[in-house]
Amino acid sequence: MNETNSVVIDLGAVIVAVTDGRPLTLARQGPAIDAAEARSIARGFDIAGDALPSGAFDPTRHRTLELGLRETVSRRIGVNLGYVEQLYTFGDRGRHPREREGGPRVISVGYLALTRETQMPVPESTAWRQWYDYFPWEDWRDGRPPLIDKLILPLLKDWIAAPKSHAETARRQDRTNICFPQDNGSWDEEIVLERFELLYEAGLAAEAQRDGATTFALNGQTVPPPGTPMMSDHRRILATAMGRLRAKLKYRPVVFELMPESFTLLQLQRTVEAILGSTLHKQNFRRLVENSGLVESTGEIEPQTRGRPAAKFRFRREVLRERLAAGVRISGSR
Amino acid sequence: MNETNSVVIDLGAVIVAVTDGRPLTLARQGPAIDAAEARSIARGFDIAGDALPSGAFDPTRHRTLELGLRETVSRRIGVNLGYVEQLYTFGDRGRHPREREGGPRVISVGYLALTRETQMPVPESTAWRQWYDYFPWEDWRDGRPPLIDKLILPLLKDWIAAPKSHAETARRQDRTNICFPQDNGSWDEEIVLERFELLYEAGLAAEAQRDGATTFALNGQTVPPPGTPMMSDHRRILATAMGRLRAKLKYRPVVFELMPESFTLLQLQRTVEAILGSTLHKQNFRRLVENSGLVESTGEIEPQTRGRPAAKFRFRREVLRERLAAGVRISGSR
DNA sequence: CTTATTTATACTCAATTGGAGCATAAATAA
DNA sequence: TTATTTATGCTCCAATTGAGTATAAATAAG
Repeated sequence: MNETNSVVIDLGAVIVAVTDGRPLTLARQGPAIDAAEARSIARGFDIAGDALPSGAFDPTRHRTLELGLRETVSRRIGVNLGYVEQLYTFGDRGRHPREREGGPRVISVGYLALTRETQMPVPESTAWRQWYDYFPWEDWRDGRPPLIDKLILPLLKDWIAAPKSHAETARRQDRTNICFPQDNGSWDEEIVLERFELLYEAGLAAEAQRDGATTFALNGQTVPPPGTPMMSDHRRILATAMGRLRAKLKYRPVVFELMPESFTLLQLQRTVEAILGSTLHKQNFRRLVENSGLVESTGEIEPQTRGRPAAKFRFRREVLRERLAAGVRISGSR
Repeated sequence: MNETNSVVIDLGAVIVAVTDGRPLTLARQGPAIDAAEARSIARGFDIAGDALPSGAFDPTRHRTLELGLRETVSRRIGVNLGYVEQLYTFGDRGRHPREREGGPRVISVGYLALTRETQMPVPESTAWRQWYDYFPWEDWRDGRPPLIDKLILPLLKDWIAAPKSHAETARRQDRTNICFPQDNGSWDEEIVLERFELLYEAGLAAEAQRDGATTFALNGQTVPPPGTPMMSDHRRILATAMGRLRAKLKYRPVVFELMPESFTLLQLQRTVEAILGSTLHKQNFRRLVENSGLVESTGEIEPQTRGRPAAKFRFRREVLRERLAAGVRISGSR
C-alpha cells in the first residue's frame, strides 16, 4: 500500500418520494455535459445529463460515509434525510467524466433515501423526476408496456442473432427470456438492474452509445433508445435503488417512510403499486395490511370527492420495537 | 473536490465453505496486533487479531473493485474465487489500525465469496475457522445456546439498567428483546449484524474493550466476552456476510456453490442447517427440494456406513437460465 | 327523490403451502 | 434374527393466498 493507491469517494443518493401514485426521484438537470464528455458522444443522441444528487466524501470532516452523505445532501439540496440505506459501491474504471480527463479514480457509494416530497422544497437546479421516464418498460400498472414488444424485443432480436458463436447467442436469448419474458406472469419486477444492464450491453441505452457502442435501427429507421438517459452511470444506480426498494417493500415496513402521517388504505396501495409498477387486488391488500398489525385506525374519515368515504390509518411505530416487522406482503394481480 | 479528499480502498473477503456441517471462513492469524494497536487494548483481554483476507485496491491496475478483489485473493491466498457478491462498504473513522497511526483514511469494501474447502490449499498463515467460534450465540442446532441465558442476557441486564434516561433504558430493552428474545420461536436468524452490534455497544465484544469501552463483571467476577474477537472491525464484516447468506439462501439457489458436484439430500440439508444455525424438518426439506426443480437425481447411490443408502442428486444448472430461480425455501423446526 | 356510479368494506371459497408426524424401506451392527 | 439407523413416501390439518361476490356509503345525474 502506498499513496498511489488513493482514490476519491463520490457519495450519490437516490432520494425517493411517491406522490399521487407517481414514484419520484430527485435529479439535477445540471450543465448537461462538459466538453470532454460531449466529444465522446456517439451519433448525436442527446444524453443531456440528468444526474443524481451527489458530492465528494471528505475524510477529514466526515466520520462515517452515511454522515458524509447526509451532510452533502443537507448542504447542496437543503434537506435533512430520514431513512437512508447503503445500496452498492460502484468502482468501474471510466465511470466518471473526471477520470477520463486524467483526474483521480472515482469510487462512488450509492445510497437509497426515502422521504415525502412535500417535506422538501428543492433548489432550482434540482427537480422531482418520475422513475418511469427513465425506465418506461418497468411500469406495468396499465398492463404490459407496448414498447417492450414494439421496440425493445425487436431490437434485442438483432442483438441476440449478432454473435457468430452459437453459445453466445443462446446466452443472450436466455438473458432476454428472463428479463423480458413473453409470458406476462413471468415478469419479475425486482430485476430492474439486470434488465437495464441487458439493454445497456445491447446498445439500447443512450449511455451505451455515448460510451462507444454502435447505434441501431428498426425497420430501416434509426430510433431513439427507450427511456431518458442520465449522466455517467447514474441510471444504473437508480435501477439498483428501484430493485432494492421493490424487494425490500415485501419484507420490511419501509413504505411508511413514504406515506403521510395518516392515510387511507387505497393511498397506501397506490404507493406500493407505484413502486412495484404493477396493480394489486384491493380486497386482499386490505386483508393483508389489516391483519399484519402494521397499521391502526385513526378514527378519522377521509372526505371524498366521490364514493364511500374511507377510514384513515396510521403506521403503528411500535411494531419497529416489538419485533423486526415484516413488510407489506403482496398478493399481486389486477 | 480536491486531492485532500483522497482515501485508500481496502478490499476484504469473507470466503465461506461448509464441510461436514461446519460453516467455515478463511482467516489470517497474522502478527496478532501491532504496537500502536496493543497500546490501546483495555484491561488485558487478548484480542489477538484473526483477520479476514484483504488487500489494497490499486486503481491503476484494477478495472473494477471485484476484479481487484479476485486478483488480491488469487495472489495472496492462491485461490481463484467463483461466486462473489459485494456486501457493504465500511467507512467509519478509526476502523483501521493504520489510520490511528496517522495514515490515510481507509474505506473497506466487503465481499462474500462462496466456495468448497477442498478446492483450496491455503497458505500457512491462513486457516479455515468455524463461524460459530466467533459467534457462539448464533448456533442453535443443538437448541438454544446456554451462553445466551447464562452470560449474555445477565450482562445485558446491567447495560439496560445503566442509563439514567428512562427512554434510553426502554430503547435498550426493546433492542435486547428483538435480538435475544426469551421465546425461542421469535429468534430471527438473519439479524446477525444487529446482534453483534448490540453486544459491541454493550461492551460484550472484546473489540469494544479494545476500542475503549469499559469492562464488565458477572457475579463479581470479570468474565471474558463471548466469541473469538477479530482484528479491526472484521467481525462486523463477518456478521454482515452471515446475515446476508442466511437471507439469500432462501430466495436464490446459492447453497449449491458450497456443495460438491453430487450430494445426498441429507448433505444438502446439513449444509443449509450449518448456515442457518438451526435444524430443519427432514421430510419437509426433501419435499421442498424435490418439488423445486432445483435438483435432479444422478442415478448414483451413496455407499453408507449405516442406514439405508441415499440417492445422489446434482444441481440443475439449467434453472439459472430458465428463470431467476428461487432458493431453498425453509420449513424450519427440529 | 330516485337511480347510476363510485369507492369502501365484509365475507366466501377453492387452491396452495407449510408444519408436524406416521409408516415403510433398505441398509448395517449386535 | 433383531435392533438400529437412515431414507423415502404419504397423510393430515391449519394457515395463507388468489379470486371473486355481496353489501355499504358516499356523490353525480336525471
